[in-house]
Amino acid sequence: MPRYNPADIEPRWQAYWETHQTFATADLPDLSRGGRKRYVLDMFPYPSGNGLHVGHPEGYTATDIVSRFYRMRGDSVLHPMGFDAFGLPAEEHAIKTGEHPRVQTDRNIENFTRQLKMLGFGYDWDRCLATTDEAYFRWTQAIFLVLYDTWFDTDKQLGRPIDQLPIPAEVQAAGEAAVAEYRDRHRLAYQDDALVNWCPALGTVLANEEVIDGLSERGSHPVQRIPLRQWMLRITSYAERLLDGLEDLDWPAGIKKLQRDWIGRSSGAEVDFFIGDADTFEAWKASRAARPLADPPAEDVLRVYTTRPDTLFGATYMVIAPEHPLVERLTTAEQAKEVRAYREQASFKSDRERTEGDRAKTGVFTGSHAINPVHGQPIPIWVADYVLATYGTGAIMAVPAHDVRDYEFAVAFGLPVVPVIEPPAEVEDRDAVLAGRGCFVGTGRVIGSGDFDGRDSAEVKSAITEKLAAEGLGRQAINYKLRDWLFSRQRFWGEPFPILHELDDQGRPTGVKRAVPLDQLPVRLPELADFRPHGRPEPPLEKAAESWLYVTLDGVRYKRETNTMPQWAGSCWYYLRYIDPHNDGALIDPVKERAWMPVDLYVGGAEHAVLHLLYSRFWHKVLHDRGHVSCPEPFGRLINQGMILGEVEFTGYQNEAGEWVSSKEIRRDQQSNRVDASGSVVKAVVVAEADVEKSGDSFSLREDPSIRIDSRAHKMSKARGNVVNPDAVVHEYGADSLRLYEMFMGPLEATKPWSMSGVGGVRGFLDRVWRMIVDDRADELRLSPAVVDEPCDAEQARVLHGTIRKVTEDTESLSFNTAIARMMEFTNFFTRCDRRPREAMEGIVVLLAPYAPHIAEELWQCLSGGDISQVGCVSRRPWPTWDESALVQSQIEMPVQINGKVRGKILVAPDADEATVLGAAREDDRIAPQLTGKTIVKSIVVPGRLVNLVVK
RNA sequence: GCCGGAGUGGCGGAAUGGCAGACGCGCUGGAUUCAAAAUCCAGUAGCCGCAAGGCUGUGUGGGUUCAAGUCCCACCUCCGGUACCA
Repeated sequence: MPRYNPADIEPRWQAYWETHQTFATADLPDLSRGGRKRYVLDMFPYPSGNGLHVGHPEGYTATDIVSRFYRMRGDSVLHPMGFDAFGLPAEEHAIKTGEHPRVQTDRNIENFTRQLKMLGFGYDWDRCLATTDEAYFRWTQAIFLVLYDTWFDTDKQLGRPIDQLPIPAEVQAAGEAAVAEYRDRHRLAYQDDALVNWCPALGTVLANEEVIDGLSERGSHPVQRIPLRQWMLRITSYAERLLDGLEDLDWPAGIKKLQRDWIGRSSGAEVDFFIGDADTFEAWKASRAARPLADPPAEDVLRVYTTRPDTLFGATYMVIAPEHPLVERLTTAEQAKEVRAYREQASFKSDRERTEGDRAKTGVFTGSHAINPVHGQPIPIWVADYVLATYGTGAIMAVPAHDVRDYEFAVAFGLPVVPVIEPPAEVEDRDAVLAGRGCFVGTGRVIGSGDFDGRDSAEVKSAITEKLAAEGLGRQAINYKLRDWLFSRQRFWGEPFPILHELDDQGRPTGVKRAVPLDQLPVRLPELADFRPHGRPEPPLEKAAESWLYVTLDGVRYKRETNTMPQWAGSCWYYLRYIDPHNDGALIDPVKERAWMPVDLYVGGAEHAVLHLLYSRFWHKVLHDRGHVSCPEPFGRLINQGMILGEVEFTGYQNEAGEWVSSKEIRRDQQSNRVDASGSVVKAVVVAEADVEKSGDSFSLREDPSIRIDSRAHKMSKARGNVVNPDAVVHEYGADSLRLYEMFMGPLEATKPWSMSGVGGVRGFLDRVWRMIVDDRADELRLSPAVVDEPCDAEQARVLHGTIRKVTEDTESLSFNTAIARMMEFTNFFTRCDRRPREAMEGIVVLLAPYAPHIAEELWQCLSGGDISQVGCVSRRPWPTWDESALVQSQIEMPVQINGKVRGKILVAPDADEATVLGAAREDDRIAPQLTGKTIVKSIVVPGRLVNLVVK
């Protein structure tokens, strides 16, 4: 009884594709048959110990369908897969169990590979890579050395070799060491003392992005900020290019906006406030006249950055960040104790504490004053943690009348509020603002600003900036929220830096650094007996054997860099390596690079919207500047697949007495517990679907409709126990059903809840397709007697060609759900036919092949009489084309509306002219009576669509 | 707060400004069966009606249009992200 049995079919065809190298891709695209190259890429997974999640195959199935589709259309498709295999979980596992991270990583990769193959994805497995492969990270290290060897020429907006960096004469004169130090300060990869997020529990420093609400992203441990010598990548130099490059990318508008906001370009002015003796202000001012601003600022000024130079007259005080270098100098003796205490408190405060709660403003007065350059009046300088040391100049001029934060601070500390912008008449608290008792952040007419009064603030912005520039007191300036990329981690399981630190005779570092020569890469990880962090902000590689730590090169002794790179490093360039995965001589062959790049379609989760995509774009631009790649941007088109949630759950709430509480009354208290109206904590109870009924636009308890029940699908999580395992789905329904269901759920980009009965639904469809073609009552696999060698009749041809067209168009536009719906309609139609022409059956099997490839291969073989050695497997068939003439109908039904409501239907030729259609409409049995005694005011005929008669 | 996205049957969803609810799930009825499963057929937005048919319906309120789920204005709810960037 050959019923559809995926457990038998699927492994068989997977083995066939593997032995026949069905999806192997040639080194270079073959464009001889008129196709084009297509590089279709998935965001590669981190191979976690949990195996694949049903979220993974969503994007993977989409790209697999696209790849198979374009391959059948004659294009050259590159569709690879790999693993982002460095990362914290493997190391945490190693710390717990003592098992080497590589052992666990390899095991997980093996499991992921098994699962991916089980789903029938047509990857070219010969190109598979893992970021942990020595042959791969050798080139990650090489790219780091490219960054190390590059400086950014701001004028040319170009990364250039470090030996082309112009050396100022005075540096040149100071000798070789000064020159080396000068170069080091300009490299794209440089070391700096940075305030870093030190997480004692993880024993490592984290990037800003890995800290959420002051807690570590992994494990939610508290994070402190301490200064540490770190490797940084100068991504800020590329801010402008990263911003400009977004323009031409075919990415979702939301993602582009996220990147723009992350880069956070703002323009305004830098202004120097005099902090010397007030009596000497005029003399100081005269001395500055017409000279450009000094870099770094002179000793006697406090420099601020502002985007609102038009409000300069309203600056009534200044604030510097607690970490600002001038704090000590500006603090007077009387204030010293208070300031010291405040700074200390601020440095111990985690980010969480700084941002938690209502964020009431705190700060202390330094005792000093600065002189507002526009009117010469002294204003007090405060220290407050609402000003960030890392943005702008770390100091601000505070304009409480026109900045909410400054206003809150001024109110808290009784500082004056002086309005200098008149809010437009429609602004509600206009009078309060003008009286110095309110805050208005918009623009308007300038007041209280001397010569600038009466002009519009936009105009005054540039006027004041120009005036200050002319006086040598300010200049136009641009700032970015984007910070340089903290690139080192105090971890074992990452790429070692290919950097050596020179040692003197006593074994002390001289400060001179040297790149490991290219031919000595990769720098491998040392063998360690134990992976536990020692709880100091010092990398585990410090524990490596001396034979690894110390190197002698050209007679000089060096110590290796012991930091490792962050997980992002390997994922920054993997898309390049797939193109030339086995190249020993270069990271990529430029000929192959030019042939395949850029990526034509990149599919992955929105959680990588900013970091991975920004970091890769940055590396790509550096590689582009240094001649390693030809295109300016790596990813042409980007799609974010939506999240897949767990099955919909109904949740009710019960109080301590076990009585139901309507979800309408549930609130969150300050500890974010769910509480009822009286404030006592309630517990969430899962309610079975059968005990729930719809009432109005919500659900309620069947036994007591006054109790409202929440209905919601939640994010899949181990804790909630709603994770769907792809292995189980394949076991029960088959890989083709899983693939089809993932695509049938809804649009690729939408967030969608999982539904196991929906998987059963698409399985039912595949069963129907099977029975439409196969004789399921026979003992061996053979065609259903209904499949006949005769041509389609007109209606069958219309269904067949209409389906070819719809599936083709929908696959091109990634509307997989509607393509599947159309194949279901085809199947419903032909199942009802007792004569099913072979051409139609072959057609549906070919259309189905990208979506459900295993069953399609099996049915194709069956249609071919069991032997496909002559015709080839269906994955290699050409994609069918539709015959437009088969779609033409001799008569079509057209709705007739009277005043916009459908009142009848007429049958007309599809190309009937307006007069004919109108005539038929007016004479229609249903319509004619409704027209008597009325006048037709207007007739609208939309050819082929409808008729609308407007009557009175 | 701010920034995105989304609100359409019991559920997932479909619909170049042109017949709202394709397709699937679920449900109801029927056929088949000793029975069940499986399968096949029919029905399935709500209300009124024996029926023919009518009325109301795409989060809410307005507007544009011969015609609005779709366009415009105001608002509500949910989901996701984000947090003092001067």
